[in-house]
Amino acid sequence: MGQVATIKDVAQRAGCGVATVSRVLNNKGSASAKMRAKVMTAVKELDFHFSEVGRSLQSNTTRTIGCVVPSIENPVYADAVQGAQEVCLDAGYQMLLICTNYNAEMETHAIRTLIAKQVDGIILTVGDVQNSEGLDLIRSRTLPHCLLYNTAPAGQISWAVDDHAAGVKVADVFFENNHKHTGFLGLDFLSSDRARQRFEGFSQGCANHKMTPPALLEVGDDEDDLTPQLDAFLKRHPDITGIFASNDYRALAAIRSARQLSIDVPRDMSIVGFDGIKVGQMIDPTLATIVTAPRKLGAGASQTILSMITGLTPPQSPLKEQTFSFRAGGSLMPLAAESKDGEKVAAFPPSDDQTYKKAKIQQERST
Amino acid sequence: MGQVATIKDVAQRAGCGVATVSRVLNNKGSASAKMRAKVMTAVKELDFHFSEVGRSLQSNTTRTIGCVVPSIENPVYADAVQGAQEVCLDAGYQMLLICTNYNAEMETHAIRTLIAKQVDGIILTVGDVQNSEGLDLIRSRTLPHCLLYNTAPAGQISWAVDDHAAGVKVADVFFENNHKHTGFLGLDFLSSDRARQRFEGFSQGCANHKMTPPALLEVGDDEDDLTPQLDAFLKRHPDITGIFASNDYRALAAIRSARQLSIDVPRDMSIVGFDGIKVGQMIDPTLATIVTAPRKLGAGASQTILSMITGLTPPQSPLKEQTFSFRAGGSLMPLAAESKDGEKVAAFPPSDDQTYKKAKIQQERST
DNA sequence: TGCATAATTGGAAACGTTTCCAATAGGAGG
DNA sequence: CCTCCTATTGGAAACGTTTCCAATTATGCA
Repeated sequence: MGQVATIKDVAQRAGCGVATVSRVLNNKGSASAKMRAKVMTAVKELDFHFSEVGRSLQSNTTRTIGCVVPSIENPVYADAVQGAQEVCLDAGYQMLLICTNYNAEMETHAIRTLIAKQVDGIILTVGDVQNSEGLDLIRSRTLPHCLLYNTAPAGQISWAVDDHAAGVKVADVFFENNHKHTGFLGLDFLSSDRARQRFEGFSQGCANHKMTPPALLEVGDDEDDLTPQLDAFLKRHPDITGIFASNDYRALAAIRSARQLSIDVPRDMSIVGFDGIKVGQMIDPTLATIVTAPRKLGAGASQTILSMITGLTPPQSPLKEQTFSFRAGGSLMPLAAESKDGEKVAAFPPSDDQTYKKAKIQQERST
Repeated sequence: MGQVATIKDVAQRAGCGVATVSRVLNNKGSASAKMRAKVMTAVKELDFHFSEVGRSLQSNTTRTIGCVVPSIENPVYADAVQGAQEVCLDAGYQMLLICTNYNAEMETHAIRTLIAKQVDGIILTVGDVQNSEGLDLIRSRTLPHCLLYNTAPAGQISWAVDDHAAGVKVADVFFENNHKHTGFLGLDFLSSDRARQRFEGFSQGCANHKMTPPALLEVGDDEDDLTPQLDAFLKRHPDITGIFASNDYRALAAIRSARQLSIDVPRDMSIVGFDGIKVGQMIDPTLATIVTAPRKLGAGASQTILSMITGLTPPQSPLKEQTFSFRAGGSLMPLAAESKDGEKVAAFPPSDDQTYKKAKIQQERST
């Protein structure tokens, strides 16, 4: 690290006291033009930069905010983190990131660590808001914090998708498309209250439309091949024509597994995902899904934190209903009431899936 | 923040000097059992925790390492960052993350910021190793650092995919599958030396096999619809049968655009991607691609940094050839030499794409 | 019991800042 | 020329640690 200049070195070189250097560099208090100049040249000559640590100790402020999310392998969180990080950086704050891998113990440890580091605020996503040791820790010390992707209790600001309302919306969409028998594909609910809320909203929505309550298929990790489980599930519930997956990856996995089982999506089965990851639009069929705006949420959370720190008025948190929107896609089509076999009626322009016109195009290209 | 106890408070409560408290809590130097106990109860009663800032000032160490990557919206970097973060955390270090959005100015600023924060080390991906102001900054201060996804110059350790070798490998694969006329689909090369290396390797590989040099299609952002560009490109180079895309997203975009143009993948056009993002295997056709292990690279970079800090022996950086592997997929099939029209010979087990057997399965399910 | 030695302890300095406060210098007005 | 006021300046304390060192207490041995 090869000795770095301190404010003392600057003072010595400029032939003044450290207090003067500090005042000059911070534009605080008075200093003569002469002194100012001397200090500035000394700074240049020594390539002096403040030690943030020294300042932190003095100011009891670290200009660092902590961010705790389950995993940035999930693009939803990755995008949110990036949005949050950008806003922080613009405001002169840096972001300390810790991923918990959906592990409650880790979550507590992460928060403890951040508190020890004396971050000025924490943005966090917890597994269960009602029951989070880390969250209690934060609250007990009145450290500025803002929930992300969790709904905050009573009156507190948080940046989250309204999972419940989104679930209702999906039920509406299925209803509009004539699907009466649906299923919900989710991770086991213990680790996340978000999937549970989606399910509850979905159930609620189905009830609103007097549809049969959604059948529940709980699976393990995203990575798993869920073909056997899907098979068994559909055997148990043969009349299901629409599946709401609790995230886009699971929706894609469902499409793949359906294909394995010779079930065509969307002809035989409509599937709706959640999150709106960008690949959803790059594949065929495109994925019908609930689109969220992770970057905005992350950015909003940062703004909230920053406003708490500086005491300014916090940003308006978006209306719950505006935290998501439905995006049509080729994986969902209306169920024709007692359709003539094979007649395909697309709800929305499906992606192109012409039969192969190889000959024609080859010809065209080679001319 | 509601007054937090300091070591002085503990000392006072335990009826001893601060030095003793420090020794007890750090298990350093001697202390009688009696004192030890008194200190411990005082600590409990006051819920004392060290101020990391105080310690940092004293020890000239922050137990923080900085990480600079272009963007964690790219899952490759997201995974790498997460891998790096985990290793850091395990070693008691925290990670300060800054994304540069592929912007050189930002890159410099980020590094400046991290230096000011006095991180103990930096893991970073730069746009251009040969010409990076930030990297120079780091070097001029002999701050431990480790390149990630950049190849370090001469003898320095770095954790990166050997893009050149991977490019060669793709050429090999195309050759083995009888594709002689190929194209390369990449972002404009200015912003990243990585894509350039892939292209150079690919060209090299094509030359090795006496294939025609790959035609180059440079496009803009991932998000763009590249249908018109692809169309024009293929009109210009009508005999191309294989395209190497510089990352998986662009590969997916190419597949989609090809479909728009009524070009079937892989029948009319084989496509190989780069990175091995997980959705590549969840779609149809599955994506043939170069698979990398971002988590491992990130973790490795952390280990390298940590070993530099602690002075231990650094981890073995993997052999260049082991930084990637080719994964077969449905988007690539052998070109049958003057094939009879429509005869499809899969190079690798393609994903299932049976014609619809709806009737059968429906029947099965309803019994 | 007395003495040498070892273990334990606390005061104080140091880390790099900011800021309070007292001291000094420079001007203005008489 | 003297006084008073203001602008500038630097010394020193404070922030929360660790660690050196000297002082004290305890232990072992003759």
